[in-house]
Amino acid sequence: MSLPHAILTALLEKPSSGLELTRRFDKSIGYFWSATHQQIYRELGKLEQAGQIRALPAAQPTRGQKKEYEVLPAGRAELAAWVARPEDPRPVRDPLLLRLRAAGVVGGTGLREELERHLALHRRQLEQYREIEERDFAPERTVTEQDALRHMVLRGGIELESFWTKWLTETLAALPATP
Amino acid sequence: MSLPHAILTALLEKPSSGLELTRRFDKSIGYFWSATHQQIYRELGKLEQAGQIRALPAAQPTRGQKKEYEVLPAGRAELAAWVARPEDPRPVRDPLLLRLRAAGVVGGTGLREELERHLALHRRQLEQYREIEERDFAPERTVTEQDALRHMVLRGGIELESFWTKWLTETLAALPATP
DNA sequence: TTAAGCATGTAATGAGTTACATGATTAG
DNA sequence: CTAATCATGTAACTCATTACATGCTTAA
Repeated sequence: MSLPHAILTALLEKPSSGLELTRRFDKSIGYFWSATHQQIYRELGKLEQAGQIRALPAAQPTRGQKKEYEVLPAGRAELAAWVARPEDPRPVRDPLLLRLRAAGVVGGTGLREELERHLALHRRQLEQYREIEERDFAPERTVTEQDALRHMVLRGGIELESFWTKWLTETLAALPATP
Repeated sequence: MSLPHAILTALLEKPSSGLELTRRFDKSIGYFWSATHQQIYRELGKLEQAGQIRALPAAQPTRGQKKEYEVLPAGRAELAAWVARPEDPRPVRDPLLLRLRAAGVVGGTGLREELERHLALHRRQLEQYREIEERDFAPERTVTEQDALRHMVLRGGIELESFWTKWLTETLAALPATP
């Protein structure tokens, strides 16, 4: 769906090997798109076949040897076309909300602990995003339009985590003592 | 992953046929879990085979004839076990955030219109949730624990839509005039 | 009696996850 | 020279989406 476009974006920001991409998807890219290394290698193969990216000539293809990719004009064109294409927001599909609703009909033993665990996870994530924001997006350092866009994407991550911590806090407060 | 549990929850709240379930997934259930009718029929078949649900004896199985399902004890047990099982939050995978980041490298023609379109969609959804909240969860009407849980799930939907409208508004404000 | 739409389903494809396999490089 | 780890990949499976097929019911 959008994995190839995530990879094209990442490679345009900086040509990389499969493993480097994996690392970047675990870190900065991960706050708007996640992917495993298996997905990434598979997709790199497809994109190369489609003529949208190519391996840099330097290191050549034996297994186990690093292979750097860069985006070709066709890849850039495809990405630009995708950015311009309207696409509706995905319907929600959240297991935790579902579990809460299920707890309403079968009882929620241990649910409080689980909510607290999630709260801790989201708080930690929020902290990390805030650190990135302070480090990389101080007011005087955000100059180009690209900076502004990347900042707004990070704001998305921050506000999404804020939503979760807020909702989890309220829900814990509304939950009866030890259900 | 959680589709069978969504169906079990829905059927416990009210025994239904495949089409009725589809309707319910389009409406109230949709704010925490979405599913198409094809998914639902396939999963109903699996759940019946696994002995977790059964078709009510009344109407019998010819194609095109309504078939009502109810949950069996094994199904209720499976759902209770799933509710108690810890499960980490899913990593984020949002196409709109990705598109914004991509716009940073290939330019974002028409992006403003798309953001405004999404903003309108999320605002409308938020309105609908607020109406449901006023109608079904007035303070004096929320009495049982199940009511409280269902209300918190709806609050999740409301706050999630609030997040989107807030973030989209901020992003539109931060976006240069006509990129 | 035929067309509309209600209701259930199949098939094909694509996207994502889990488990495993294999070669290259480097530190001890 | 061998174990750890870096790096790239395959295979099998599950879940989701899209398109299509089939039978029943009812109202013009």
